[in-house]
Amino acid sequence: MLSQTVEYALRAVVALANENGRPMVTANLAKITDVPMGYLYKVLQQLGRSDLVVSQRGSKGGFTLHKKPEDITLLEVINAVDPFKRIHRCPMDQIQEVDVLCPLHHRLDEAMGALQEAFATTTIDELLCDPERPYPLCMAQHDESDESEAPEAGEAGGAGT
Amino acid sequence: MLSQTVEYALRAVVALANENGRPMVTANLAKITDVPMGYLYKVLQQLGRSDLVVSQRGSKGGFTLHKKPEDITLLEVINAVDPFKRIHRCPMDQIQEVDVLCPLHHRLDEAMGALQEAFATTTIDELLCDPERPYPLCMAQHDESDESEAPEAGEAGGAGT
DNA sequence: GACTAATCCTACATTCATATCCACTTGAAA
DNA sequence: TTTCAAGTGGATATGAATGTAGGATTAGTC
Repeated sequence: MLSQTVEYALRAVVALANENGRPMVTANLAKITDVPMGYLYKVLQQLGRSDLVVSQRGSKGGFTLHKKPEDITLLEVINAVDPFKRIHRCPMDQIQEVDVLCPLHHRLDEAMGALQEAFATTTIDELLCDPERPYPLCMAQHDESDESEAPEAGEAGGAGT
Repeated sequence: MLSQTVEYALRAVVALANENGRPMVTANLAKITDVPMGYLYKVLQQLGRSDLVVSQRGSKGGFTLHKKPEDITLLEVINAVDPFKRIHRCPMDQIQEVDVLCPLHHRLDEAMGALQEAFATTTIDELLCDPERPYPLCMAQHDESDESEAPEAGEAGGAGT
């Protein structure tokens, strides 16, 4: 139903939201989200074009969420990579009446509208922590130990931006 | 969102429902629904495998709805050609916990569930006549003159000669 | 300031599913 | 027997998803 690209984009955004503003390199993000790295790039670039993420090149670079998780809706992420389409006119209508749909397409669009609304009213931060559910992306315990050499020392805790 | 095939299948079923049990040949159905004829065949065959339509070969043959319009839901038609998929487990969950989804996929599935429900509670006969809407498939005035034997036998527009 | 390593960026090739087209076969009715 | 129309299989586009390889930019170091 939702495209694979949408699924990937949502995973990426949720994973980035978990990082609290720290940049994350694509390789790491690909591992966490289980998305093919080459493709993840393209998804991230699309997210960038919609200002949902920003990228930083070079050493210590990576991708960062550009808005607060509570300010990003599912619909925004979906629209960034695979715009949600409503039915504005019956595809068989020769007369191009825009406002009045035939019964079939009216009903379909009604359902799509409800779906769109559900996506528009859910924000990313609602998906981060839920005591009754597993970790955000089922990333139960992604051991951070593979950064064997020089992890950022103590400066990761700053609450202020 | 919905595949082209689903769109075609719904058009075909609605068009057939309008025929009140009269068989309709594919060529005619293709014209009314504006679906490529070769492809429409395959869609109709899929609908046949789900017992939504029956076919009759030879002269005076064609396709007929196999159930009453009020007994066919949108979901049935959708499932016949492109089964509606729910999310039963988080695609990234290694542990294969089936019942408990991560927050993201729980929310997505919730939305999908509502959509599925909308499709499951709408029947084809609800799409046939609505005084406030155009004709069922925007087939504004598809001339019914091909009712009997010779469609393009010279008489056009005028009453029976 | 230049070198180097890390990382994003770009472009093209490949695979895969969906949608479409076409030629031919099978079956039913006149 | 002829004609009509469904049935079947394969060929072809089209777009989405994926892989790969090299270029461009930045931070850190000498």
